[in-house]
Amino acid sequence: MAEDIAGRGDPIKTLQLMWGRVDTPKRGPKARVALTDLVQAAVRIADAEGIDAVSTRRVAEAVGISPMSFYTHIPDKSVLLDLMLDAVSGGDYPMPVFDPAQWRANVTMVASEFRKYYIAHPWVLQVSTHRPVLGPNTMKSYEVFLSALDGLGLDEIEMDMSVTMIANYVFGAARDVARSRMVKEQTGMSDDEWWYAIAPFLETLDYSPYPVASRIGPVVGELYGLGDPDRAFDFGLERILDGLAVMIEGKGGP
Amino acid sequence: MAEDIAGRGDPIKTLQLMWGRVDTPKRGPKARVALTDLVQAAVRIADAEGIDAVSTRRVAEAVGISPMSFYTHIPDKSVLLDLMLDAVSGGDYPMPVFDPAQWRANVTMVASEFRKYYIAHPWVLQVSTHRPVLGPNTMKSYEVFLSALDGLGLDEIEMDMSVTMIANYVFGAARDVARSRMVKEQTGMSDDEWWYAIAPFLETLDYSPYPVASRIGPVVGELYGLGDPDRAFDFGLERILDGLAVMIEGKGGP
DNA sequence: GCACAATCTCGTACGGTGTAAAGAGTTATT
DNA sequence: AATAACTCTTTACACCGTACGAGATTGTGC
Repeated sequence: MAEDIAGRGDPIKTLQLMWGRVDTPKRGPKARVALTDLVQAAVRIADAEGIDAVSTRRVAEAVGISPMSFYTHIPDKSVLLDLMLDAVSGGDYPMPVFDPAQWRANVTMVASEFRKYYIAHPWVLQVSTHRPVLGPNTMKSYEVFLSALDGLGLDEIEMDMSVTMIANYVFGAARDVARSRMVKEQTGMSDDEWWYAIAPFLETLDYSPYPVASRIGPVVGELYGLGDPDRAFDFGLERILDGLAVMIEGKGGP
Repeated sequence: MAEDIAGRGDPIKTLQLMWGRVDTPKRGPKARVALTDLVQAAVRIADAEGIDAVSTRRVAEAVGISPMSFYTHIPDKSVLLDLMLDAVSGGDYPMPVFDPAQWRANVTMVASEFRKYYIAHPWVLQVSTHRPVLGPNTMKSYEVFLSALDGLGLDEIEMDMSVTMIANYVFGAARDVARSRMVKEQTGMSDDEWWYAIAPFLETLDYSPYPVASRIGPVVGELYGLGDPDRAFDFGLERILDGLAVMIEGKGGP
């Protein structure tokens, strides 16, 4: 049940697989399945049943080979995770053309697209990439993010750090959004039911050590009900855009 | 190797354990170990060897009981994870008293404290809490965050959403900071060595689909070397503070 | 055609995991 | 003394990732 760690396998081999740079062998029998079959089967399992359900045996079975034949195609499971991450990275949409004059709308669009992507593949939020996954789709995501901030007078480092900041925020916020959906599916207990179940206990607690929280909590439903993650996402994004605007306007603007 | 999921066990039982609300049984032999012994042993293992090393058997062995005796004290592993999370939540520092006039410094302090906390216990970043961990320490963290934003003219919902935004950003940014440290410890390969190993391959790629990235990447070392996560953290935090300032000043300020 | 090397596939096996089930021992109540 | 409540333990099961080695299949060089 530990965290899946991507980027642990042989880096070069992983990159070769990710970019399709493996020259098909001359001799020996033809492979019965392709690499993408395995990766897509794994993604399907993860989408449907969560990342816990993805085992080398399950994936092998899904494509119709024996458990150990998995290792003919993929060195080990951590490489599979890298491949899965790049396979779905950033979702599937055409490369947009951005007008710098409307950079707020552009960033909002990219951030929302990423939030959608995380919600479509919530297991991505659970796989901790300990190295950057330098695959084609991941690079495309970086490119899209950067493009939304291009032409605003920022230097290279400011652009990169801004992308990092936005991406980090979206990642964190998407966790909140995906959380309630995943738990409901896996436990059959909705957020409301959960809060209702624990409410009697919460009423017995002494909140005097938390004066501010006990003033704020009940209002927003953080203590007696979940807040609205969609609204919180938009709110945080607006603050971040305001912060970027201060910097961009300080540089002369778009 | 899947993600650890906290908050799956019986909610009430988890809360009772977390708040020490289990009335000591009248009959039967005295327990040889206390709940906190188990939790602290688990935290020690996770701090030293990562969350993967935390198994019910390991924890039981660490406190000197047999594997299955673990379940006498804790219903299942997911509850242990909840208890671990609250045990370390937010780090260990006295409750500060904030001057609203210096709210930027206050928020910076809290954010930095949380970053330190994540780096001290990087496994926290890997455990996905599917429900809020409503323990005393987690509540204290929420209280501290809220206090740093108190007295600025924000309403309850704005305060809560601001805390959520900052916390989400810190969480995401701390992942970047903790990443290189963890990988170096676990693989013995530093970031530089890793980039050096894959550089020959990266040079064979066609970057024409990524015009902006290939302009930015080499400068910031995102494509040919890792950026500086500490600097990126400070940069992002400044932007977020700027964004909050816009809202706070729009309300009349502190 | 034939030997050989390369390659895919597979069966077996090992040490690990979480935890269900059932029993043995200990303590306080009746 | 009997019993209920409780802790601790042993055994067992199904799963996991994957090391190892044995066929089976294909192309190459003679």
